[in-house]
Amino acid sequence: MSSLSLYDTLTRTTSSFVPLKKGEVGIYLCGATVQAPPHIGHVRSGVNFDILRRWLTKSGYNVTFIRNVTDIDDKILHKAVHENMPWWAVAMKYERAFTEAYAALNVLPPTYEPRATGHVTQMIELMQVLIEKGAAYAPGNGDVYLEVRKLSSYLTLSRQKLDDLQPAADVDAASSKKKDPRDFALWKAAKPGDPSWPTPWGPGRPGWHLECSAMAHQYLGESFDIHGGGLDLIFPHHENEIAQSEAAGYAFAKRWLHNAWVTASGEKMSKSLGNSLQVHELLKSVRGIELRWYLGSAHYRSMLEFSHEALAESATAFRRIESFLTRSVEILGAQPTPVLSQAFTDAMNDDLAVPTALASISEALRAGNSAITAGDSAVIESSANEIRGALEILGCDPFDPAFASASAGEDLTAALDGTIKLALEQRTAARERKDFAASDQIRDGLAALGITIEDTAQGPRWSISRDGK
RNA sequence: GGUCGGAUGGCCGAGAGGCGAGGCAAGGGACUGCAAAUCCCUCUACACGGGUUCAAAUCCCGUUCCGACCUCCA
Repeated sequence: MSSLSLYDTLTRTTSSFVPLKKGEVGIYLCGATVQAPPHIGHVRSGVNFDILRRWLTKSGYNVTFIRNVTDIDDKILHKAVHENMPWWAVAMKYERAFTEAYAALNVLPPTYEPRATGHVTQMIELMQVLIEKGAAYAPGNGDVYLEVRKLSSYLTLSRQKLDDLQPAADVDAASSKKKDPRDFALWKAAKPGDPSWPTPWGPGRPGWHLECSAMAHQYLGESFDIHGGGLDLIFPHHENEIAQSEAAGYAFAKRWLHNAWVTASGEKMSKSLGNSLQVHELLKSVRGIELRWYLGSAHYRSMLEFSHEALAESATAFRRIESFLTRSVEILGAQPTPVLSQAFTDAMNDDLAVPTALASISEALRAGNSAITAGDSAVIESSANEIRGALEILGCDPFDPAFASASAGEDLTAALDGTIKLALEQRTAARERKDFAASDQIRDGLAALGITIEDTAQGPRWSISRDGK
Protein backbone atom coordinates (compact mmCIF):
# COMPACT_ATOMS: atom_id res chain seq x y z
CA MET A 1 0.00 0.00 0.00
CA SER A 2 1.46 3.28 -1.05
CA SER A 3 1.05 6.38 1.04
CA LEU A 4 -0.07 9.84 0.08
CA SER A 5 2.34 12.41 -1.24
CA LEU A 6 1.24 15.96 -1.89
CA TYR A 7 2.79 19.00 -3.44
CA ASP A 8 3.52 21.99 -1.25
CA THR A 9 3.62 25.45 -2.78
CA LEU A 10 5.87 26.62 0.04
CA THR A 11 8.68 24.21 -0.80
CA ARG A 12 7.71 23.70 -4.45
CA THR A 13 8.21 20.01 -3.98
CA THR A 14 6.11 16.92 -3.44
CA SER A 15 6.51 15.21 -0.10
CA SER A 16 4.93 12.55 2.02
CA PHE A 17 1.82 13.74 3.80
CA VAL A 18 2.08 13.41 7.56
CA PRO A 19 -0.79 14.87 9.58
CA LEU A 20 -0.13 16.91 12.70
CA LYS A 21 -2.37 14.61 14.65
CA LYS A 22 -2.61 10.93 13.82
CA GLY A 23 -5.75 10.10 11.95
CA GLU A 24 -6.91 13.70 11.73
CA VAL A 25 -6.62 16.25 8.96
CA GLY A 26 -7.56 19.91 9.15
CA ILE A 27 -8.07 21.71 5.85
CA TYR A 28 -8.84 25.36 5.29
CA LEU A 29 -9.96 26.28 1.80
CA CYS A 30 -10.44 29.84 0.70
CA GLY A 31 -13.96 29.88 -0.61
CA ALA A 32 -15.91 32.42 -2.52
CA THR A 33 -16.21 36.12 -2.26
CA VAL A 34 -19.91 36.20 -2.89
CA GLN A 35 -20.19 39.09 -5.27
CA ALA A 36 -21.15 37.38 -8.55
CA PRO A 37 -22.53 34.05 -9.75
CA PRO A 38 -20.01 31.21 -9.77
CA HIS A 39 -18.19 30.41 -12.98
CA ILE A 40 -16.47 27.13 -13.63
CA GLY A 41 -13.13 28.40 -12.40
CA HIS A 42 -14.60 28.90 -8.96
CA VAL A 43 -16.11 25.47 -8.81
CA ARG A 44 -13.01 23.80 -10.19
CA SER A 45 -11.35 24.77 -6.95
CA GLY A 46 -14.29 23.31 -5.07
CA VAL A 47 -14.14 20.08 -7.06
CA ASN A 48 -10.37 19.68 -6.79
CA PHE A 49 -10.38 20.07 -3.05
CA ASP A 50 -13.46 17.91 -2.72
CA ILE A 51 -11.53 15.12 -4.41
CA LEU A 52 -8.68 15.68 -1.97
CA ARG A 53 -11.11 15.56 0.91
CA ARG A 54 -12.78 12.39 -0.32
CA TRP A 55 -9.43 10.73 -0.85
CA LEU A 56 -8.23 11.64 2.64
CA THR A 57 -11.48 10.40 4.12
CA LYS A 58 -11.22 7.17 2.15
CA SER A 59 -7.66 6.83 3.34
CA GLY A 60 -8.97 6.70 6.88
CA TYR A 61 -8.53 10.25 8.08
CA ASN A 62 -11.11 12.17 10.01
CA VAL A 63 -11.18 15.35 7.95
CA THR A 64 -12.26 18.72 9.26
CA PHE A 65 -12.90 20.79 6.18
CA ILE A 66 -13.41 24.51 6.58
CA ARG A 67 -14.35 26.61 3.58
CA ASN A 68 -15.12 30.23 4.26
CA VAL A 69 -17.53 32.64 2.68
CA THR A 70 -16.34 36.19 2.30
CA ASP A 71 -19.52 38.14 2.62
CA ILE A 72 -18.15 41.62 3.12
CA ASP A 73 -15.83 43.18 0.59
CA ASP A 74 -15.43 46.21 -1.69
CA LYS A 75 -16.93 44.45 -4.65
CA ILE A 76 -19.97 43.39 -2.72
CA LEU A 77 -20.51 46.97 -1.65
CA HIS A 78 -20.19 48.15 -5.24
CA LYS A 79 -22.55 45.49 -6.40
CA ALA A 80 -25.08 46.53 -3.80
CA VAL A 81 -25.16 50.01 -5.28
CA HIS A 82 -25.40 48.56 -8.75
CA GLU A 83 -28.20 46.14 -7.99
CA ASN A 84 -29.92 48.53 -5.65
CA MET A 85 -30.00 46.01 -2.84
CA PRO A 86 -28.56 46.01 0.66
CA TRP A 87 -25.02 44.59 0.65
CA TRP A 88 -26.08 41.68 2.85
CA ALA A 89 -28.81 40.75 0.39
CA VAL A 90 -26.25 40.72 -2.42
CA ALA A 91 -23.95 38.50 -0.38
CA MET A 92 -26.75 36.10 0.49
CA LYS A 93 -27.98 35.93 -3.08
CA TYR A 94 -24.61 34.89 -4.43
CA GLU A 95 -23.81 32.68 -1.50
CA ARG A 96 -26.93 30.71 -2.41
CA ALA A 97 -25.82 30.59 -6.03
CA PHE A 98 -22.52 29.10 -4.94
CA THR A 99 -24.20 26.62 -2.66
CA GLU A 100 -26.45 25.51 -5.49
CA ALA A 101 -23.51 25.17 -7.86
CA TYR A 102 -21.53 23.12 -5.36
CA ALA A 103 -24.53 20.90 -4.76
CA ALA A 104 -25.14 20.39 -8.48
CA LEU A 105 -21.54 19.22 -8.78
CA ASN A 106 -21.75 17.01 -5.72
CA VAL A 107 -19.15 18.98 -3.81
CA LEU A 108 -19.65 17.85 -0.24
CA PRO A 109 -20.71 20.57 2.19
CA PRO A 110 -17.79 21.67 4.36
CA THR A 111 -17.62 20.59 7.96
CA TYR A 112 -18.21 24.23 8.67
CA GLU A 113 -18.64 27.22 6.40
CA PRO A 114 -17.83 30.36 8.38
CA ARG A 115 -18.80 33.80 7.13
CA ALA A 116 -16.47 36.72 7.58
CA THR A 117 -19.17 38.91 9.10
CA GLY A 118 -19.76 36.34 11.80
CA HIS A 119 -16.18 36.51 13.01
CA VAL A 120 -15.52 40.15 13.67
CA THR A 121 -14.90 39.36 17.33
CA GLN A 122 -12.13 36.94 16.40
CA MET A 123 -10.66 39.48 14.00
CA ILE A 124 -10.56 42.17 16.68
CA GLU A 125 -8.90 39.75 19.05
CA LEU A 126 -6.32 38.90 16.44
CA MET A 127 -5.60 42.55 15.75
CA GLN A 128 -5.17 43.19 19.46
CA VAL A 129 -2.62 40.40 19.64
CA LEU A 130 -0.81 41.78 16.60
CA ILE A 131 -0.71 45.29 17.99
CA GLU A 132 0.51 44.04 21.37
CA LYS A 133 3.30 42.19 19.68
CA GLY A 134 4.24 45.25 17.71
CA ALA A 135 3.47 43.71 14.35
CA ALA A 136 0.50 45.89 13.57
CA TYR A 137 -0.36 49.51 14.18
CA ALA A 138 -3.42 51.72 14.25
CA PRO A 139 -2.44 55.15 13.03
CA GLY A 140 -5.55 56.75 14.40
CA ASN A 141 -7.55 57.10 11.19
CA GLY A 142 -9.58 53.98 11.93
CA ASP A 143 -7.46 51.71 9.77
CA VAL A 144 -5.24 49.00 11.19
CA TYR A 145 -2.17 47.94 9.23
CA LEU A 146 0.30 45.12 9.38
CA GLU A 147 3.90 46.27 9.28
CA VAL A 148 5.41 43.96 6.73
CA ARG A 149 9.01 45.17 7.05
CA LYS A 150 9.21 43.60 10.47
CA LEU A 151 8.47 40.12 9.22
CA SER A 152 11.50 38.27 8.01
CA SER A 153 9.44 35.45 6.57
CA TYR A 154 7.17 37.73 4.55
CA LEU A 155 6.85 36.75 0.85
CA THR A 156 8.42 33.31 1.26
CA LEU A 157 5.38 31.61 -0.25
CA SER A 158 5.47 33.68 -3.42
CA ARG A 159 9.28 33.95 -3.33
CA GLN A 160 9.34 37.62 -3.94
CA LYS A 161 11.40 40.40 -2.45
CA LEU A 162 9.63 43.26 -0.80
CA ASP A 163 11.67 45.83 -2.67
CA ASP A 164 10.89 44.25 -6.01
CA LEU A 165 7.18 44.65 -5.64
CA GLN A 166 5.64 47.35 -7.71
CA PRO A 167 4.53 50.09 -5.38
CA ALA A 168 0.89 49.85 -4.48
CA ALA A 169 -1.26 52.09 -6.58
CA ASP A 170 -4.15 52.10 -4.16
CA VAL A 171 -3.03 55.03 -2.08
CA ASP A 172 -1.86 58.47 -2.82
CA ALA A 173 1.20 58.55 -0.66
CA ALA A 174 0.44 61.99 0.69
CA SER A 175 -2.70 61.02 2.57
CA SER A 176 -1.53 57.55 3.53
CA LYS A 177 -0.92 56.76 7.14
CA LYS A 178 1.03 53.66 6.25
CA LYS A 179 4.58 53.39 7.51
CA ASP A 180 5.42 51.60 4.31
CA PRO A 181 3.29 51.63 1.18
CA ARG A 182 3.38 47.82 1.18
CA ASP A 183 1.85 47.53 4.62
CA PHE A 184 -1.62 46.14 4.17
CA ALA A 185 -4.89 46.91 5.85
CA LEU A 186 -6.12 44.42 8.42
CA TRP A 187 -9.09 46.63 9.08
CA LYS A 188 -10.62 49.53 7.21
CA ALA A 189 -12.20 52.58 8.73
CA ALA A 190 -15.83 53.00 7.77
CA LYS A 191 -16.59 55.45 5.05
CA PRO A 192 -19.96 57.20 5.04
CA GLY A 193 -22.63 54.73 4.02
CA ASP A 194 -20.41 51.69 4.53
CA PRO A 195 -21.43 48.95 6.88
CA SER A 196 -19.32 48.97 10.00
CA TRP A 197 -18.61 47.19 13.24
CA PRO A 198 -17.39 48.85 16.41
CA THR A 199 -13.75 48.29 17.35
CA PRO A 200 -11.30 49.83 19.81
CA TRP A 201 -9.96 51.85 16.85
CA GLY A 202 -13.30 53.11 15.68
CA PRO A 203 -16.04 51.78 13.44
CA GLY A 204 -14.90 49.91 10.38
CA ARG A 205 -14.96 46.72 8.40
CA PRO A 206 -12.62 43.80 7.77
CA GLY A 207 -9.78 43.89 5.30
CA TRP A 208 -9.69 41.02 2.91
CA HIS A 209 -7.04 38.86 4.51
CA LEU A 210 -7.72 39.04 8.19
CA GLU A 211 -10.87 36.93 8.15
CA CYS A 212 -9.10 33.79 6.95
CA SER A 213 -6.44 33.95 9.62
CA ALA A 214 -9.07 34.57 12.27
CA MET A 215 -11.41 31.82 11.09
CA ALA A 216 -8.70 29.24 10.46
CA HIS A 217 -7.51 29.86 14.00
CA GLN A 218 -11.02 29.61 15.38
CA TYR A 219 -11.85 26.28 13.79
CA LEU A 220 -8.54 24.58 13.15
CA GLY A 221 -6.30 25.99 15.85
CA GLU A 222 -2.89 27.61 15.76
CA SER A 223 -1.57 25.06 13.33
CA PHE A 224 -3.29 22.85 10.80
CA ASP A 225 -2.42 20.52 7.97
CA ILE A 226 -3.48 21.95 4.65
CA HIS A 227 -4.43 25.35 3.36
CA GLY A 228 -5.82 25.53 -0.13
CA GLY A 229 -7.07 27.92 -2.72
CA GLY A 230 -6.62 29.11 -6.27
CA LEU A 231 -3.19 29.94 -7.64
CA ASP A 232 -4.03 33.61 -7.75
CA LEU A 233 -4.40 33.73 -3.99
CA ILE A 234 -0.73 33.00 -3.34
CA PHE A 235 -0.04 36.68 -3.40
CA PRO A 236 -1.24 38.73 -1.75
CA HIS A 237 -3.96 36.84 0.07
CA HIS A 238 -2.14 33.80 1.36
CA GLU A 239 1.09 35.66 1.86
CA ASN A 240 -0.75 38.09 4.08
CA GLU A 241 -2.56 35.36 5.94
CA ILE A 242 0.80 33.85 6.78
CA ALA A 243 2.15 37.22 7.84
CA GLN A 244 -0.76 37.91 10.18
CA SER A 245 -0.88 34.46 11.65
CA GLU A 246 2.83 34.01 12.17
CA ALA A 247 3.19 37.48 13.63
CA ALA A 248 0.50 36.49 16.11
CA GLY A 249 2.58 33.50 17.07
CA TYR A 250 0.67 30.79 15.27
CA ALA A 251 2.47 28.15 13.25
CA PHE A 252 -0.44 28.24 10.79
CA ALA A 253 -0.65 25.98 7.73
CA LYS A 254 1.85 23.16 7.37
CA ARG A 255 1.25 22.71 3.69
CA TRP A 256 -0.13 24.83 0.85
CA LEU A 257 -2.03 23.47 -2.10
CA HIS A 258 -3.10 25.63 -5.00
CA ASN A 259 -5.29 24.65 -7.89
CA ALA A 260 -4.66 26.03 -11.38
CA TRP A 261 -7.19 27.90 -13.41
CA VAL A 262 -9.71 27.09 -15.96
CA THR A 263 -8.63 29.14 -18.93
CA ALA A 264 -10.45 30.15 -22.07
CA SER A 265 -8.48 30.93 -25.20
CA GLY A 266 -5.35 30.61 -23.14
CA GLU A 267 -6.39 33.29 -20.72
CA LYS A 268 -7.55 33.18 -17.19
CA MET A 269 -11.24 33.41 -16.89
CA SER A 270 -12.61 36.82 -16.16
CA LYS A 271 -15.78 38.74 -16.38
CA SER A 272 -14.99 39.86 -19.90
CA LEU A 273 -16.01 36.41 -21.01
CA GLY A 274 -19.55 37.19 -20.03
CA ASN A 275 -21.99 34.83 -18.52
CA SER A 276 -21.49 31.84 -20.73
CA LEU A 277 -19.12 30.05 -18.41
CA GLN A 278 -21.23 30.39 -15.35
CA VAL A 279 -22.05 27.07 -13.80
CA HIS A 280 -25.71 27.80 -14.14
CA GLU A 281 -25.36 28.30 -17.91
CA LEU A 282 -23.22 25.25 -18.53
CA LEU A 283 -25.65 23.04 -16.67
CA LYS A 284 -28.09 23.69 -19.47
CA SER A 285 -25.94 21.66 -21.85
CA VAL A 286 -24.48 18.97 -19.59
CA ARG A 287 -25.50 17.36 -16.34
CA GLY A 288 -23.79 18.26 -13.09
CA ILE A 289 -22.06 14.90 -12.93
CA GLU A 290 -20.67 15.45 -16.42
CA LEU A 291 -19.44 18.96 -15.65
CA ARG A 292 -17.77 17.63 -12.52
CA TRP A 293 -16.14 14.82 -14.48
CA TYR A 294 -14.74 17.40 -16.88
CA LEU A 295 -13.47 19.76 -14.20
CA GLY A 296 -11.95 16.96 -12.17
CA SER A 297 -10.30 15.15 -15.04
CA ALA A 298 -7.25 17.39 -15.37
CA HIS A 299 -4.59 17.42 -12.71
CA TYR A 300 -5.39 20.07 -10.13
CA ARG A 301 -2.12 21.89 -10.72
CA SER A 302 -2.53 21.99 -14.49
CA MET A 303 -4.42 24.64 -16.33
CA LEU A 304 -7.59 23.37 -17.86
CA GLU A 305 -8.25 24.93 -21.22
CA PHE A 306 -11.99 25.19 -21.50
CA SER A 307 -13.90 24.67 -24.70
CA HIS A 308 -17.44 23.62 -25.32
CA GLU A 309 -16.12 20.87 -27.59
CA ALA A 310 -13.85 19.49 -24.89
CA LEU A 311 -16.69 19.59 -22.41
CA ALA A 312 -19.04 17.76 -24.77
CA GLU A 313 -16.36 15.19 -25.55
CA SER A 314 -15.69 14.65 -21.89
CA ALA A 315 -19.40 14.20 -21.23
CA THR A 316 -19.56 11.56 -23.97
CA ALA A 317 -16.67 9.70 -22.42
CA PHE A 318 -18.37 9.79 -19.06
CA ARG A 319 -21.65 8.48 -20.45
CA ARG A 320 -19.76 5.54 -21.85
CA ILE A 321 -18.59 4.65 -18.37
CA GLU A 322 -21.98 5.29 -16.90
CA SER A 323 -23.59 3.14 -19.56
CA PHE A 324 -21.41 0.20 -18.61
CA LEU A 325 -22.41 0.53 -14.98
CA THR A 326 -26.08 0.71 -15.92
CA ARG A 327 -25.78 -2.42 -18.00
CA SER A 328 -23.90 -4.21 -15.27
CA VAL A 329 -26.79 -3.54 -12.93
CA GLU A 330 -29.24 -4.86 -15.52
CA ILE A 331 -27.20 -8.02 -15.88
CA LEU A 332 -26.16 -8.60 -12.29
CA GLY A 333 -29.33 -7.30 -10.71
CA ALA A 334 -27.43 -5.34 -8.09
CA GLN A 335 -25.46 -2.15 -7.80
CA PRO A 336 -21.69 -2.56 -7.81
CA THR A 337 -19.80 -2.44 -4.53
CA PRO A 338 -17.12 0.25 -4.63
CA VAL A 339 -13.63 -1.23 -4.64
CA LEU A 340 -10.31 0.58 -5.09
CA SER A 341 -7.82 -0.89 -7.50
CA GLN A 342 -4.13 -0.74 -6.79
CA ALA A 343 -3.49 1.33 -9.91
CA PHE A 344 -6.11 3.88 -8.94
CA THR A 345 -4.85 4.04 -5.37
CA ASP A 346 -1.24 4.50 -6.44
CA ALA A 347 -2.20 7.27 -8.84
CA MET A 348 -4.25 9.14 -6.26
CA ASN A 349 -1.50 8.81 -3.68
CA ASP A 350 0.89 10.45 -6.11
CA ASP A 351 -0.27 14.01 -5.52
CA LEU A 352 -3.78 13.18 -6.71
CA ALA A 353 -2.76 12.13 -10.21
CA VAL A 354 -6.31 11.94 -11.44
CA PRO A 355 -5.42 11.70 -15.16
CA THR A 356 -3.33 8.61 -14.46
CA ALA A 357 -6.10 7.26 -12.28
CA LEU A 358 -8.51 7.70 -15.18
CA ALA A 359 -6.37 5.42 -17.31
CA SER A 360 -7.08 2.64 -14.82
CA ILE A 361 -10.79 3.26 -15.27
CA SER A 362 -10.42 2.92 -19.04
CA GLU A 363 -8.78 -0.45 -18.63
CA ALA A 364 -11.47 -1.68 -16.30
CA LEU A 365 -14.10 -0.39 -18.68
CA ARG A 366 -12.69 -2.31 -21.61
CA ALA A 367 -12.43 -5.47 -19.54
CA GLY A 368 -15.97 -4.99 -18.31
CA ASN A 369 -17.46 -4.41 -21.74
CA SER A 370 -15.66 -7.45 -23.11
CA ALA A 371 -17.01 -9.46 -20.22
CA ILE A 372 -20.54 -8.41 -21.10
CA THR A 373 -20.04 -9.78 -24.61
CA ALA A 374 -18.50 -12.94 -23.21
CA GLY A 375 -21.14 -13.30 -20.52
CA ASP A 376 -18.51 -13.45 -17.81
CA SER A 377 -20.39 -12.11 -14.81
CA ALA A 378 -17.45 -12.42 -12.44
CA VAL A 379 -15.43 -10.01 -14.53
CA ILE A 380 -18.43 -7.75 -15.12
CA GLU A 381 -18.82 -7.51 -11.39
CA SER A 382 -15.17 -6.92 -10.57
CA SER A 383 -14.86 -4.29 -13.31
CA ALA A 384 -18.02 -2.52 -12.21
CA ASN A 385 -16.88 -2.58 -8.60
CA GLU A 386 -13.56 -1.09 -9.49
CA ILE A 387 -15.08 1.61 -11.67
CA ARG A 388 -17.61 2.57 -9.07
CA GLY A 389 -14.91 2.73 -6.43
CA ALA A 390 -12.97 5.18 -8.58
CA LEU A 391 -16.01 7.26 -9.48
CA GLU A 392 -16.97 7.52 -5.85
CA ILE A 393 -13.65 9.18 -5.01
CA LEU A 394 -13.97 11.50 -7.96
CA GLY A 395 -17.45 12.42 -6.79
CA CYS A 396 -18.96 11.09 -10.01
CA ASP A 397 -20.73 7.98 -8.80
CA PRO A 398 -23.93 7.79 -10.87
CA PHE A 399 -25.60 5.84 -8.07
CA ASP A 400 -24.93 8.63 -5.59
CA PRO A 401 -28.29 9.96 -4.43
CA ALA A 402 -26.86 13.44 -4.90
CA PHE A 403 -27.30 12.93 -8.62
CA ALA A 404 -30.72 11.35 -8.47
CA SER A 405 -33.08 12.90 -10.96
CA ALA A 406 -35.29 15.36 -9.17
CA SER A 407 -37.80 15.72 -11.96
CA ALA A 408 -38.90 12.23 -12.95
CA GLY A 409 -40.45 10.28 -10.13
CA GLU A 410 -40.13 6.53 -9.95
CA ASP A 411 -43.72 6.03 -11.00
CA LEU A 412 -43.13 8.04 -14.11
CA THR A 413 -39.97 6.15 -14.95
CA ALA A 414 -41.75 2.84 -14.53
CA ALA A 415 -44.61 3.99 -16.74
CA LEU A 416 -42.18 5.15 -19.41
CA ASP A 417 -40.30 1.90 -19.25
CA GLY A 418 -43.52 -0.06 -19.69
CA THR A 419 -44.59 2.06 -22.62
CA ILE A 420 -41.31 1.71 -24.44
CA LYS A 421 -41.24 -2.02 -23.78
CA LEU A 422 -44.62 -2.33 -25.49
CA ALA A 423 -43.18 -0.64 -28.56
CA LEU A 424 -40.09 -2.83 -28.38
CA GLU A 425 -42.23 -5.95 -28.30
CA GLN A 426 -43.92 -4.79 -31.48
CA ARG A 427 -40.53 -4.22 -33.00
CA THR A 428 -39.22 -7.63 -31.96
CA ALA A 429 -42.28 -9.26 -33.49
CA ALA A 430 -41.74 -7.36 -36.72
CA ARG A 431 -38.12 -8.40 -36.83
CA GLU A 432 -39.03 -12.01 -36.27
CA ARG A 433 -41.24 -11.94 -39.33
CA LYS A 434 -38.44 -10.06 -41.18
CA ASP A 435 -40.60 -6.98 -41.58
CA PHE A 436 -37.65 -4.63 -41.22
CA ALA A 437 -39.52 -1.66 -42.59
CA ALA A 438 -41.92 -1.89 -39.68
CA SER A 439 -39.19 -2.53 -37.09
CA ASP A 440 -37.10 0.38 -38.33
CA GLN A 441 -40.12 2.63 -38.26
CA ILE A 442 -40.52 1.93 -34.56
CA ARG A 443 -36.84 2.46 -33.90
CA ASP A 444 -36.78 5.72 -35.86
CA GLY A 445 -39.91 6.90 -34.13
CA LEU A 446 -38.40 6.33 -30.72
CA ALA A 447 -35.13 7.93 -31.85
CA ALA A 448 -37.04 11.05 -32.83
CA LEU A 449 -38.20 11.21 -29.23
CA GLY A 450 -34.63 10.97 -28.01
CA ILE A 451 -34.78 7.30 -27.16
CA THR A 452 -31.96 5.12 -28.41
CA ILE A 453 -32.51 1.41 -29.02
CA GLU A 454 -29.70 -1.09 -28.77
CA ASP A 455 -30.05 -4.76 -29.63
CA THR A 456 -28.05 -6.85 -27.23
CA ALA A 457 -27.63 -10.54 -26.63
CA GLN A 458 -30.08 -10.13 -23.77
CA GLY A 459 -32.61 -8.45 -26.02
CA PRO A 460 -33.28 -4.81 -26.86
CA ARG A 461 -32.59 -2.08 -24.33
CA TRP A 462 -33.39 1.59 -24.40
CA SER A 463 -31.89 4.76 -23.05
CA ILE A 464 -32.59 8.43 -23.26
CA SER A 465 -29.91 9.85 -25.47
CA ARG A 466 -30.79 13.49 -25.60
CA ASP A 467 -28.41 15.94 -24.02
CA GLY A 468 -29.48 17.93 -21.07
CA LYS A 469 -31.03 17.15 -17.78
C1' G B 1 11.39 45.56 -13.80
C1' G B 2 10.54 41.26 -10.08
C1' U B 3 8.30 36.32 -9.25
C1' C B 4 6.06 31.96 -11.26
C1' G B 5 3.97 28.66 -14.83
C1' G B 6 3.28 26.65 -19.74
C1' A B 7 4.49 24.91 -25.15
C1' U B 8 3.39 16.99 -26.15
C1' G B 9 0.14 13.52 -32.17
C1' G B 10 -6.22 16.18 -35.77
C1' C B 11 -8.07 17.57 -30.56
C1' C B 12 -8.04 16.96 -25.08
C1' G B 13 -4.57 15.46 -21.70
C1' A B 14 -0.55 12.41 -18.50
C1' G B 15 4.60 11.44 -17.94
C1' A B 16 9.70 13.79 -16.28
C1' G B 17 16.74 10.26 -18.41
C1' G B 18 15.92 4.04 -21.46
C1' C B 19 10.61 0.02 -21.73
C1' G B 20 6.67 5.18 -26.52
C1' A B 21 -0.40 6.70 -20.37
C1' G B 22 -5.35 7.34 -21.40
C1' G B 23 -9.45 9.50 -23.84
C1' C B 24 -11.93 11.76 -28.11
C1' A B 25 -11.89 12.11 -33.38
C1' A B 26 -10.44 9.50 -38.00
C1' G B 27 -9.60 4.95 -41.04
C1' G B 28 -9.98 -0.47 -41.28
C1' G B 29 -12.06 -5.06 -39.28
C1' A B 30 -15.49 -8.29 -36.16
C1' C B 31 -20.61 -8.52 -34.59
C1' U B 32 -25.72 -6.90 -36.72
C1' G B 33 -31.29 -7.82 -41.40
C1' C B 34 -29.44 -2.65 -41.27
C1' A B 35 -28.11 0.21 -37.23
C1' A B 36 -26.66 1.32 -32.28
C1' A B 37 -23.59 -0.41 -28.55
C1' U B 38 -19.22 -3.25 -27.85
C1' C B 39 -14.51 -5.43 -29.06
C1' C B 40 -9.88 -5.70 -32.15
C1' C B 41 -6.32 -3.14 -35.30
C1' U B 42 -4.06 1.40 -37.45
C1' C B 43 -2.29 6.57 -37.22
C1' U B 44 2.78 7.90 -32.52
C1' A B 45 4.06 13.40 -30.68
C1' C B 46 7.00 16.09 -27.24
C1' A B 47 8.26 24.91 -29.45
C1' C B 48 13.44 26.11 -31.50
C1' G B 49 19.06 25.99 -31.20
C1' G B 50 23.12 24.13 -28.68
C1' G B 51 25.15 20.92 -24.78
C1' U B 52 25.66 16.69 -21.02
C1' U B 53 24.92 11.23 -21.51
C1' C B 54 25.83 4.73 -23.93
C1' A B 55 20.69 6.86 -23.92
C1' A B 56 17.01 13.35 -23.52
C1' A B 57 10.02 14.81 -24.44
C1' U B 58 12.45 14.36 -19.56
C1' C B 59 18.82 17.25 -17.23
C1' C B 60 21.91 21.98 -18.44
C1' C B 61 22.57 26.69 -21.33
C1' G B 62 20.35 29.95 -24.69
C1' U B 63 16.09 31.54 -27.83
C1' U B 64 11.00 32.24 -29.33
C1' C B 65 5.96 32.29 -28.21
C1' C B 66 1.78 32.13 -24.62
C1' G B 67 -0.05 32.99 -19.83
C1' A B 68 -0.38 34.43 -14.49
C1' C B 69 0.79 37.39 -10.10
C1' C B 70 3.14 42.04 -8.23
C1' U B 71 -2.04 44.62 -2.33
C1' C B 72 -8.93 42.86 -1.94
C1' C B 73 -9.31 37.16 -8.40
C1' A B 74 -10.68 30.32 -7.52
